[in-house]
Amino acid sequence: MKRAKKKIFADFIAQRGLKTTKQRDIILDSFLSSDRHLSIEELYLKLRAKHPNIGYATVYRTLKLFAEAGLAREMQFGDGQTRYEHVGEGEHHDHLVCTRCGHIEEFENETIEKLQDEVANSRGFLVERHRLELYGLCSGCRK
Amino acid sequence: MKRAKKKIFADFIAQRGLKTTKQRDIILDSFLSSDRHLSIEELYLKLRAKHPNIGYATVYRTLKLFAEAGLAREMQFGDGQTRYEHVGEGEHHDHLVCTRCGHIEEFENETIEKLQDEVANSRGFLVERHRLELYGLCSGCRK
DNA sequence: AAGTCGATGAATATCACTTTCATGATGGCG
DNA sequence: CGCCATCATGAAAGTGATATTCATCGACTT
Repeated sequence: MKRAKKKIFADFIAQRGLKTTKQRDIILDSFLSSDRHLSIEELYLKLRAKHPNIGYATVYRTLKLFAEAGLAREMQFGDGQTRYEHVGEGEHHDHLVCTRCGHIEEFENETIEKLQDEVANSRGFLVERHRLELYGLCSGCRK
Repeated sequence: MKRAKKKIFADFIAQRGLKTTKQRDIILDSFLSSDRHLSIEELYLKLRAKHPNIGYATVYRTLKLFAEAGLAREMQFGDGQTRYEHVGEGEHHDHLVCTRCGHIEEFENETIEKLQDEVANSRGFLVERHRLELYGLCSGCRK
């Protein structure tokens, strides 16, 4: 699966006439083996540990590229940082966000999705995407 | 209702030992007779038309004050600006956001709320608040 | 191997707030 | 009514995160 995503990115790069670089390889590797909701800063710091000469701007630009390639999605959880979430094939999910420890869980609910479409239809809206986040305390922090 | 909200704010001001000022009166008036999802910038520009000497910082601080007083709520719709939404008594609603014209509509759906709680419970989460936004084209922009 | 054009990193710019600071008002008190 | 301790205001400066610039570097075609 990691292999498949690398292929997707390689194809994207080729198709756009862009170039393969050491940095892009390293960043993609690191991204693919990371937490599913990483901020630019977090990924940058993680990378710096092993590759002290990778610049913040490169991480920033590469993450944007991942989003364009369909490998990642930009998300905001209200902590002032944009986070990049991994994107699988056609998959969608919503989030549970712990307001105490910052932990983020994912969930899916077919029924909720259906109801959303109903609401939109009744208003003449054509929904392209949605976001649903539940903020509160995770099981660990409730103690 | 506008009268009631002014009363709420007056009480809030008094209770905190703050002061009534011309600016606060003007800003509250303008806020109450505005679109329900105004950004600081938008309200500031609207105000400048009639009151050229009101500063951005004052609008900013006053809006924060409205939020503390329970008259407004800060919201993010992904356009990079914080918007202040009017808050009624204990009311809650979600949003339909048009990605083309920026139009924002509100809706409520009891069943969706219930399903959200079920999902959270099954994960051991205690939900404090949530956000649900449907992004797409409004009826006007679909043509 | 050489040239062309995208990629990189450091530095700088932007953007939307957020805070500071000198000056102006408000409202409790005598 | 006038004082004056405090809070409020507006202009300007500060922040934090993101976005862009620019000189230089490195891929990939020929």
